[in-house]
Amino acid sequence: MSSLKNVADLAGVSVATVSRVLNADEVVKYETKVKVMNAIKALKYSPNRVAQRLRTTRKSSRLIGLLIPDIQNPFYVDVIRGIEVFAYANNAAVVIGNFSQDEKKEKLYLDILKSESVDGFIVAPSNEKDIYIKELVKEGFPVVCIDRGLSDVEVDLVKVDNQKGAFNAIEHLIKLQHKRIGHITGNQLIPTTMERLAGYEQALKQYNIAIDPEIIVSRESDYESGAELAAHLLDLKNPPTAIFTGNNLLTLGALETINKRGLKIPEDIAIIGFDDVYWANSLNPPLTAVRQPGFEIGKRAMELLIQRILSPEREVASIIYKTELMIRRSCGSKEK
Amino acid sequence: MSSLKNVADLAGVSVATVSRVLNADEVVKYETKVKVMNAIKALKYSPNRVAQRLRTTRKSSRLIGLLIPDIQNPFYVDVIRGIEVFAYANNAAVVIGNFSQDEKKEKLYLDILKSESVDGFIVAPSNEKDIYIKELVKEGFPVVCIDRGLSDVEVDLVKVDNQKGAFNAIEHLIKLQHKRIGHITGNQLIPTTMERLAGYEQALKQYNIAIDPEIIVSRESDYESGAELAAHLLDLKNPPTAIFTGNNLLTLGALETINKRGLKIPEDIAIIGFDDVYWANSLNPPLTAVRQPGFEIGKRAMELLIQRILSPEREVASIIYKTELMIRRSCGSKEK
DNA sequence: TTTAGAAAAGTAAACGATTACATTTAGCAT
DNA sequence: ATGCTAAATGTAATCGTTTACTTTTCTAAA
Repeated sequence: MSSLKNVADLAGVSVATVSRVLNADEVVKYETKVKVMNAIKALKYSPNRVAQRLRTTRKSSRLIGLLIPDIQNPFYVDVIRGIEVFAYANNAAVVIGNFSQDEKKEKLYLDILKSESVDGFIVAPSNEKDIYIKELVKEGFPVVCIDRGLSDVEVDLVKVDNQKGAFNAIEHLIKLQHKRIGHITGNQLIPTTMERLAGYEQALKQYNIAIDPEIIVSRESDYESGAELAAHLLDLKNPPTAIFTGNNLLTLGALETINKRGLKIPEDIAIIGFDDVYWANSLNPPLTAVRQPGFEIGKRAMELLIQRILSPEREVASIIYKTELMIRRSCGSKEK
Repeated sequence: MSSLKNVADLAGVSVATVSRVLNADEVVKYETKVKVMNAIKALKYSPNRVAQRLRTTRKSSRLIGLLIPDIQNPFYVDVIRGIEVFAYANNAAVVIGNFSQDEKKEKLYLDILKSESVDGFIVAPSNEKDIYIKELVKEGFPVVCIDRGLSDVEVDLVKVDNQKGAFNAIEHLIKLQHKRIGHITGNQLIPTTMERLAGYEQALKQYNIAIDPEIIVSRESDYESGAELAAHLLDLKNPPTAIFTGNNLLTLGALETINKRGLKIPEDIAIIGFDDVYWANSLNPPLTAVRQPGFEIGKRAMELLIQRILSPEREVASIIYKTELMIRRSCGSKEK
């Protein structure tokens, strides 16, 4: 790999001059510029980003650190795609840390990202009081949070109105005459879990349906929990007629259990999930779900981050996207 | 962020000494070591990886470049998880490039990764003659290929026996009495596509079933193609009784079409997919599929890469994993 | 022909680490 | 005390950029 020095030598100028033409500094005479450009081409020179990053603390947006809880969750891969597309357009690279809701892992990745001098962070905090992320923000690093906010700290945030989304889902079920609606919620430490639960309860209250703690079940936010909790719900003396699952992993898990028992959706049990997937129509019956615009969230987060890097003083923004209820066939239809 | 210099000043020693204790150089006297350690702790010092990377071309494995064709494909997210777990254990970070089968994007990411001085690359070449990757290998960068190899070039490779996997799938169908088996294949430029097609044809030949080009359809390796090509197959005067889909995106697409038409699986149409997903049992009926061990592939690739970085001269390895036929319910059962 | 002043180019320090080489210190025999 | 050797530590170059500051070159007015 050739360096500035090589180019300078070949072109017969100093490194400073080469650097100037690279950075489009107008003071360079046309002819020297041409000489330099030729040398660059001849040597296939391309600047070393490591050296650049070491040298300049200057505001750039070349390397972005991404910290997400679970890459197996299709929602996050949508988010990643959104980030990635925007990063690509900006000639930025993204370093990814998948911390699996594991604090130690989260901390390690954070340290690595810091010491890689990333220009900014996009993170989904493990919970509202996530001290590592709070610290990060306080230390003045450019940070934008996705999916989950941080209490007592001013930080850019891009997420969805979880409570409203859940409310809409339950309302939909209620309008379909369901009166006994179970809820499989995820890890209660995760803010989104609680917001969705709040939406669930709000809807029941509003429609005068008693909240029965027996049919609100919770464990982790993963596939296995979905499967096991669905079994638990179905085993109840008085099982629900519909289940609202708190995220797509839980939904998929619940679906496995329902299939295994040969239950008919929606006749035997209706199901509505938080989080849509692009292959919801491949499910049989197609899944009714609360769609979060993952791609847009990622894209927007990246936009905010770049802004933040460029102007650290701008006021914090809080972008709340609306969810969309994707009505398909897993809850029955009006004819019911 | 504090630097070596800061630590040195606080401890009252030179930067060299600090560096020595950090790198566990035994020549440092015990007492100075203690002083230095205290200073490190006091300042919460942690070395700047950017400076380290700039300084040493030394064999390390701290930053890995990953280039994959499609992050929406669950197979690759398994691979990423495998890589990531191993990377975490080795204190390495991974920079990810998702090139979406787009050559320009691939090239840009490659350039970025190079100029970020990553210690090595894990890539899924866009095709067998991928000149960019070939060049990369020839320039002497540590590279390991996953999923797809490279012609005329010595390079580490971790993949699966695609032909055998496809063969097994078709054989399974044949034993279930299917005689007219369609194949939805993906982008014909991708080597895996061709290998799977070869396995399909091999099985038919071996069981003396004529190959009918009419029921071998191809477009891209994505969801939409799966949906449209399935429709095409189903619209034939003499449609197949079973469909073999070339990857999980195609499978999911085909499933959408089958559902939409209200066809029963496997009675009306059987389906077997290449690539398993962890939620195969959430599909109704559960999908019979050829499982690639994505996680293991990623993990193994990372292992090989670290080896390669440490000893660039070791012989190239070619790891071919076996696929596993996950028999579930989408092809019918023996009772049929 | 001078020479002021602008334009163009060059020099060298800095970013934060590693490391070859140089220097200081300590220990010990004479 | 002196010298010698080994142990401990320090000095400074280096990686590839950027950039403040300095120097050289050019233009054109006096």
